[in-house]
Amino acid sequence: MKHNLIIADDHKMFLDGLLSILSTESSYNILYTAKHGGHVQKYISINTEEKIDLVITDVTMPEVDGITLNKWIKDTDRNIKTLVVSMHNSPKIIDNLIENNVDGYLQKNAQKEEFLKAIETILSGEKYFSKEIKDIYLQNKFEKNKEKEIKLTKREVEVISLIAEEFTTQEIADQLFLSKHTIESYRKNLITKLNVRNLAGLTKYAIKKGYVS
Amino acid sequence: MKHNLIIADDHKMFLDGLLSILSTESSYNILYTAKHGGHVQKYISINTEEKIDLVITDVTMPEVDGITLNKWIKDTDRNIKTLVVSMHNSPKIIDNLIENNVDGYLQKNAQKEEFLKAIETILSGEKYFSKEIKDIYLQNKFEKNKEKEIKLTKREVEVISLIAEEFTTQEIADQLFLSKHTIESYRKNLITKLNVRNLAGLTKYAIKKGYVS
DNA sequence: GTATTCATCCCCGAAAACAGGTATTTAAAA
DNA sequence: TTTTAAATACCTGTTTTCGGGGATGAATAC
Repeated sequence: MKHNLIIADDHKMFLDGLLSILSTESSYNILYTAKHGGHVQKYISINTEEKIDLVITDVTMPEVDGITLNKWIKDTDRNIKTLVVSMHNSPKIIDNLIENNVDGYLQKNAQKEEFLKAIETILSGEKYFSKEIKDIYLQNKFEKNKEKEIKLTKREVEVISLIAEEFTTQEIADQLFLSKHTIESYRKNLITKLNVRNLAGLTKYAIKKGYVS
Repeated sequence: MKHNLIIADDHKMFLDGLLSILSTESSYNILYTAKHGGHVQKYISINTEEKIDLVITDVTMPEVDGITLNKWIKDTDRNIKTLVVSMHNSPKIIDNLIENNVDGYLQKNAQKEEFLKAIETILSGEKYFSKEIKDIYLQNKFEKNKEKEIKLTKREVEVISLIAEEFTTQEIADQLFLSKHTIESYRKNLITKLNVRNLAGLTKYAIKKGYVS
């Protein structure tokens, strides 16, 4: 059974190249080609006859770009697969696409074989991302996680250190010349912030971080 | 100024040897030699004229041995130095002597030079122990410390582990099917036993021991 | 066979911790 | 310049910990 494809790209050269690659494969039927995402949206909207299997789209396009298009498609009809093709590979774009359930991502400099493999893989129901893209995505994720890492303020570090050194709230207050209420606030915030239950949890955190030994 | 010495040893051969070593040194004046500690005690007791600087004594002697003599001297007159000379080097004896403030300890197989050095060192106010003796003493101390190492019972380990895992007394009681009073007792005992102040201290101990991570 | 250790349970009162807010000032960042 | 983050302080409850006791049976050690 033939698969129906749509291609969106404002660069004629690339579009032609892609068409020529696909023309060698008898199982792909190019339903429609567009110069920007808006045309694809319109086409999908009015089309009720044919089942659309896959939309291959560039990222940078006038009016409606590939990122917007991908999201729109996934919001509109989950059954339509999307393969994004781009010259650039900004982590932000990749992240956005993956968040919005894109089915594949390829760099424009990919070889014919990779294009065909990607399309085939996606049509079979799996996702396809080149190794570089996977690496970029993961690297980005790690960095984001790092950012999400709980950061304690100076005072908080000071307080948690003293807590782990077995001082009571009152004692810590005296040492730091602060109100005991203040230290209570810090303790409470630390417990919330570090997602622990009590002194034991705070102490473990302090040790892990090397604030005490 | 000459130093006044007393020597106590029931082995005539050793006594003679020691005397001959000391005779080459003009600064030592042998006040008295004895076959056992009792004689020395008596001599020191009745002597009020001369200042006694050092008592060199064997360990194994009839009636009053060197250990007893050393303690007696140190209890009687702190200004009299003591140098114990022995064939054996039992950790117990060394420990006892050092606890009772002996000023030096030598093995009988020591060389002439070491004898002289030991006496000189002691008379200058410092202590003198040969390397072997120091090692024996320290080794013994380490072992004793090891014995003193706090040992937790199975149950205590179980409880401290759960405490460090941030469970409350009630929760631990439920988990172990024990009364909360029991867990309270364990917590209290642990705090006393481990010489800490609170949960933070218990947690640190548990981590150090690897009961939790 | 008696002393010690272990495991268990109980009581009490004071102190501290925990949970849930709110509020002000200052400094930095967007 | 408005927003955000940090440091500070306070209030009201409830729960938990802490420190001081004592007690009992069972097992272990001396």
